[in-house]
Amino acid sequence: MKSEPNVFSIDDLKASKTTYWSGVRNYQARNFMRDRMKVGDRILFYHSNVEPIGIAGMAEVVKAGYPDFTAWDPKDKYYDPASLPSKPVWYMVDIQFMKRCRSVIPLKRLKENPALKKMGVVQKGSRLSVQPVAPEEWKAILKFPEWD
DNA sequence: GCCAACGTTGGC
DNA sequence: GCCAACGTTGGC
Repeated sequence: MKSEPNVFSIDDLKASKTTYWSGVRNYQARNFMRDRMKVGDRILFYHSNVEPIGIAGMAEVVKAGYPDFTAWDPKDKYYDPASLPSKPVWYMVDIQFMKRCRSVIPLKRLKENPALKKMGVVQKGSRLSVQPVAPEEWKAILKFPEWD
């Protein structure tokens, strides 16, 4: 899951322990949260846009997909009149802090790793803010010393 | 700050 | 249903 650290960082998650992943307004990302993510699933927390760009920590799903209520609030930045409580369009999950990397695993190093060639986040133009991680990719990422 | 890549919108 | 125009994302 990608986040801009100046908006919400791994340290913010560490401080709040849990959070709801609201504001996703992309159908593909929504589908992952609504249909694929289950309680206990682990998440890589990725810092985008701001140096250092890369994986900053790990979290886990503590509540599976449910309607993103921020879409119903006209004053919310992510308000979407097309989404109704009776017929929600957008979904989110709750995640809980697990681990912070000693230092961010830079995107550059992810790109250098042959096992991560196909990983979504290293592809050019990859903009999906919630995306799956293959088991082999997960294994390779856990080997980075930044987790120690 | 730039700009390529992408998703969405809306006219036809 | 097509596709150009537009807005956004996000690495550099």
